[in-house]
Amino acid sequence: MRRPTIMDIAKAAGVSKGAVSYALNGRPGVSEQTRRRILEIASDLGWAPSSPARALSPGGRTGAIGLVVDRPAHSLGLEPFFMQLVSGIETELARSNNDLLLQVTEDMSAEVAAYRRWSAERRVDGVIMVDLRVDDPRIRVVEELSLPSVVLGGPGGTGSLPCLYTDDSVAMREVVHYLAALGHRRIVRVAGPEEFVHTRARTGAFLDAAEQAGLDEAYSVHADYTGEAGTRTTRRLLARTDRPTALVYDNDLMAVAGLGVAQEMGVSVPAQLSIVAWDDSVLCRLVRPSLTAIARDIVSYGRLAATMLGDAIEGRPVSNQETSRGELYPRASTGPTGG
Amino acid sequence: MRRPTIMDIAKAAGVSKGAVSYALNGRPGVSEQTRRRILEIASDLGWAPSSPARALSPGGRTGAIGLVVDRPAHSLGLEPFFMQLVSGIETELARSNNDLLLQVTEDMSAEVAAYRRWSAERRVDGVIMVDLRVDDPRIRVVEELSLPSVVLGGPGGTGSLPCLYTDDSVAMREVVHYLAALGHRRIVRVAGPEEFVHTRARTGAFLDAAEQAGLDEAYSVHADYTGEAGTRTTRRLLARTDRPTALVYDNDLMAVAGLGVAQEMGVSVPAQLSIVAWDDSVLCRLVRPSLTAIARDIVSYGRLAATMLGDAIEGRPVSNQETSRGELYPRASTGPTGG
DNA sequence: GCCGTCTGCTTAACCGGTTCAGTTTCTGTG
DNA sequence: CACAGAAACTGAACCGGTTAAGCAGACGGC
Repeated sequence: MRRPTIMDIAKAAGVSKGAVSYALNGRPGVSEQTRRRILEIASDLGWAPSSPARALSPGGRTGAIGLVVDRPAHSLGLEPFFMQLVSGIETELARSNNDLLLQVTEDMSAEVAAYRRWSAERRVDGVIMVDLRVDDPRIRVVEELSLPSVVLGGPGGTGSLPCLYTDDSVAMREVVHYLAALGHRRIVRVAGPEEFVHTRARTGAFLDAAEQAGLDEAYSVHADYTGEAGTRTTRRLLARTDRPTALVYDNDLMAVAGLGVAQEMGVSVPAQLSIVAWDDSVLCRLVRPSLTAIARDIVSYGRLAATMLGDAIEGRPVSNQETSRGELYPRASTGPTGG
Repeated sequence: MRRPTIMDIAKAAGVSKGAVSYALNGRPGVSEQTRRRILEIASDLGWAPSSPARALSPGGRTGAIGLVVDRPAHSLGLEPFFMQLVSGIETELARSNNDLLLQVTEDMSAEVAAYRRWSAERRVDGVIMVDLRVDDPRIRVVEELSLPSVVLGGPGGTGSLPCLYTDDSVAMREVVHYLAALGHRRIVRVAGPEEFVHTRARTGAFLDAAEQAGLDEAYSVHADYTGEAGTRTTRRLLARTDRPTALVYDNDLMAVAGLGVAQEMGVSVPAQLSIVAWDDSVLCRLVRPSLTAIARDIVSYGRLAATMLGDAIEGRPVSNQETSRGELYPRASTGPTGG
């Protein structure tokens, strides 16, 4: 019960394997009648193309793309972001029988090594890069490897690589004005790592919005997305004499950690402190008080990234794209300043 | 600047490509001197084996394994379990330059389809199956495909497939006796889906432990691991006149949801209600009160699964294995009954 | 000095597809 | 009816590895 090959189909149909190949790939070179017969035999035999064989042919594709997630493993599972992204990527891949190779690394050198290996061993047709950094060394590497790719982040700083980005400034303005309208003046943002491009963009947008709203006590402090960092940073901020009355977190995990610290320190939310989480998730809805959050359609984000990468792999021109913007979902963690 | 092949190495070394293959794979057939020369040339040229070519050779391996995660995408991101598992699997795979194909599906028929496709297209050398069910149809399929595999779950019900399982009964006894010692008598367990084998095993262990501790009001209710289910179930339980004084949840997400419901209903934790989460995670440590939890070493679990699968792929005999058992980490969510 | 064996290498087939260059057959046209 | 041109199909090369079989030369034993 060997797996059937096109040679088996060819024998059964009484034609050459070349003809079978044409028939199965919908190319000219066989009559409509023969094509139907071949397709039927193929389906009867339960034939499926061997992906290694396909990939080996000159100009062949592996039918797989790679995604490296470079975050400490223990913090990662908690961020719905990645799984939603993966889920979106896969809905797109599924349409063309493509697969996703996932690698979780602990640092960027391991990430770069993964790209090099994937390229050298011809394991993927392209990659999706996340968490674009300032002067990101991965860009050069991937360019040099001429590995088709799509960068999530930017625009700018992605060299010749196409990117998919979100303009966070509108949502940021919405958040700041919303909090200002509730009477908050000392708003502090607990940001992600400073080296991420999107962190910087948000920081700029935050300052602009604050200035526009006439707030002169707004600033950002950097943390690393982990719950631990959220805890530490929040504790420090709440211990200040000029304690902020509102905190805006760059991810849901730090926001939940911050909420925990507030409760532990006896700072009541939202009476004495308002909390906003940037990416929304089930988490934000489960904790009490539920967290006001900025929600984005991450699944679509992943789907679009996969589509763009597919185009890049096929050699079609790919231009930078902006995704849908985030929207504010007010919940129980925000309210007027209690004075 | 084509990627170098063994033919390029052969030319540079003045030998045949067969000799190069022997040299690179550490097989006999070339002198030590020639081998060194070939290895050096290979490294100078930056050669790496083409995985499609390797896979295509008779008896060749693709160097990839598959993992399907079959849960609703929106709940999934929150369970640290999977990412930790993936992380563990990958540390093992990295040692042999193997890769992981990940697929997220919404139902089991899609999962089965993934195995069939992977096998037919020769995309993976084997798969790791999670969430073993009672009379699991995947077992038959994977057996029929003669796809090397390791089942996470059992023992029992895995047909001819090797499995890796946890004996939860010890930890369950620990939890129940701990709660009983705190004075709890109405302990209810919010379990995972009834069709999962490990859910049933835990249910049995829970009943045994309860009986042993002399509790006759202990029982399990089933939910589906999502936060929504945790919310609904907890709300129903806390609305009863004979309200439980302690709840044991089968995952961290439902436990956090349960905590939220308690707070919303004015049931104070742990004074009026104690909460235990089965899998520990950052989440349990972040919420207030922090959640008492059963922690397992999931990363090792994944690593061991990958090792076993590697053995199965190489054709070495693989026997069922038990992983390290969970341990109870008491935190702020459990305390004596308030009466 | 002849034979057998071992070492170190070459040659060629093979894996399962794709594709290009021919060859045969069919069709239409002047 | 000859002939061009297209349609339908064949044969073989190719992708980049692995591996069985074969073969030349060295070496040792008797």
